[in-house]
Amino acid sequence: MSTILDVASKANVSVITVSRLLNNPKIVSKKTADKIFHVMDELNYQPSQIARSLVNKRTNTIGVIMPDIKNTFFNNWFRFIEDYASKHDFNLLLCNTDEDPDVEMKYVKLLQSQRVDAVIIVPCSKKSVEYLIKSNMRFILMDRLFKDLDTDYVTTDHYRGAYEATEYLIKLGHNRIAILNGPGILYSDIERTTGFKDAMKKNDINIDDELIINCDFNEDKACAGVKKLLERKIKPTAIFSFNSVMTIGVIKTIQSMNLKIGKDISLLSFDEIPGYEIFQPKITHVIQPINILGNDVIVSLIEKIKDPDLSKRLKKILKPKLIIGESCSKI
Amino acid sequence: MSTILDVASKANVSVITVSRLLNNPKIVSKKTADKIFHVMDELNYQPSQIARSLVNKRTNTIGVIMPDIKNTFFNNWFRFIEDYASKHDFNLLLCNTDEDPDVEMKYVKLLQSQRVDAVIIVPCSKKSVEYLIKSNMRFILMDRLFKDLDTDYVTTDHYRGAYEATEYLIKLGHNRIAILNGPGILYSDIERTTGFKDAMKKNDINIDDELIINCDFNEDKACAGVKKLLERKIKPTAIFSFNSVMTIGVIKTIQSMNLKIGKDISLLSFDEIPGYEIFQPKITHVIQPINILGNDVIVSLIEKIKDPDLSKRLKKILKPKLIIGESCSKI
DNA sequence: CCAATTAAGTTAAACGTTAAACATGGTAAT
DNA sequence: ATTACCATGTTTAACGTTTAACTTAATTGG
Repeated sequence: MSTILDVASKANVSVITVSRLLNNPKIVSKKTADKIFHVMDELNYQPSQIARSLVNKRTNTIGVIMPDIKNTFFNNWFRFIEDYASKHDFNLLLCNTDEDPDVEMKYVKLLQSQRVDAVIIVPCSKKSVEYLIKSNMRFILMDRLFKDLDTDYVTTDHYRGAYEATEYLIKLGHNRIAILNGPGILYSDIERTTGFKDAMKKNDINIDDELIINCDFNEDKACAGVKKLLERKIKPTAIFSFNSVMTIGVIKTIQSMNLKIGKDISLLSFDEIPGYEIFQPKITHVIQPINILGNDVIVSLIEKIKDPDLSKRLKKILKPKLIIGESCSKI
Repeated sequence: MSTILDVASKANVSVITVSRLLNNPKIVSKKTADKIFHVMDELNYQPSQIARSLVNKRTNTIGVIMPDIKNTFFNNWFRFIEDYASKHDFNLLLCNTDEDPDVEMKYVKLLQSQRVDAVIIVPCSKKSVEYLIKSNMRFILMDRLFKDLDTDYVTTDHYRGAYEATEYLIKLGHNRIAILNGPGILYSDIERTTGFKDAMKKNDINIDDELIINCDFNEDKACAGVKKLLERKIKPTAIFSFNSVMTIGVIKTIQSMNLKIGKDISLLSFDEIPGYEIFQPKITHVIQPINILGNDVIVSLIEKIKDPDLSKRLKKILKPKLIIGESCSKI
């Protein structure tokens, strides 16, 4: 692989001229520039970002840590980030944790080792965020935050999303509403559960703890949970699933029991399911502003990388929206 | 950010001892090792991969260039790669081209600049592959190959997949089969089209060129294409869509015209659609061995990175499989 | 034609790590 | 006590680039 030295000698100029051309093109004459570019082309020369990074203390790389890129929500979101990053010549290192705190910690350290300019993280554990803080890395939380940690974040108002969705169900006449939630350690999960409960209380509906089922955001557990629910003597009239992965499980189970969504049982989901557009009936769901979630994160981060003196915190909570389909019916 | 020097001085050892501990732990005594590890922990020290890379000429990073991570096929495939790479302490740089040759070329050069140890590419253009060759980078093609270029590749037998799918339709009695294919420049696309045509010829069925519609693997174009098809006086009895993105378009269009898949018209797809498991009727489709496609690529690549003398080419064509659902009916 | 400006070159050091060649001091085996 | 070995240290250089502080040469304007 050729170096700046090869280019310089082949073009009969000094190394510094080549370096100047790369970093401050204005100060080298057009004639010399052309000559050097020509040689670069001949040699397929690309400056070593490695060597540059060592000097500049900038890698032009951003690490992205998330639960799972297979999740529709995350891959959509990722593309917004990538498109902007790419325009600004940043590379993205993608890391999937599958919600495993150990994997997450390992990735954080790997990214630190790679000296990424910043980390975008959808954390599953507080420990890794604390590590990011104490090792002085630039980072931003997405989707999930920790109220007692002062960090940048961009997230959705999960409380409000769940609250409004629940009110919608209540207005349709439902009062035996089951929810499938997570283990209750993640911000988004807790907020949604609280939003649900508050909406119930506000409308003077008794909360039946047996209708609150922790499925760990896992499809199989959702299947099992729903099966149990639907085998009860007194069934819920509506199910509110807290993410699309569990919703898939819910739908499978309902189908396997030969029930009709929106008729025998109402279904509401947080996030859009894969194949949403073609699935019938259309599933009513709470949608997060994915493009804004992506854009705000990457724009503010690149801004801060380019101007490290900027120290204002970005703390943004975006409004979700209820998309009404055909999966919830009047009681 | 602390350096190996900070660690050494705080632990009262020399730099070289720390370096040895990191690279060849056996040769440093347990007592010293413990002391050094303790200091590393205190300082949140992680060795600079940048500096290491400069010396070792290894970045432990692999670039992955693909059309779009939002595509179910690709995000599934990517996860197989990542899981293995992560186990071997490799990072992945993810690049999406949206099938744009210029973007692809830009990414190839960016990855070269980053001095990635290897590139995994689902190419949309021959130019970028030629660049990879002439700039002497280690790489492997996935899914699409170029017959006149001697490269490593792992792909599916697209010809056979399309051939068998077509035969299946023919055996059901179809002879007016429409296909939605790509622009005819990609290996996979060409192979599939040829497979389709050969199966038709073999069964003495006339190929109607008006039933071969180039939709560029694009959903909107597929919608338009199918609409036209279904408005013909003599409709096709079956549609064979060459990827899942177009299949979504097909389904949307059929639904919007109030026709029933598997009844009014048969549908067969290459690759699984998003939400496959819950969609009814189950779409009959050709499935590629995603796990093997992922595994073979990353295993062989990491092997070659670790032993650069290995020069055997990997050229692998895997068997696809027809998954029979309920979307194709007897005529 | 001189001064001013511009373009290019020189030299040395720095970034954080590894590597090679060799030296030292201590401990264990003979 | 001698030999051998082991753990550690010293020194120097290298990886490919940027940067700073100068110098020199060439070109331009008045």
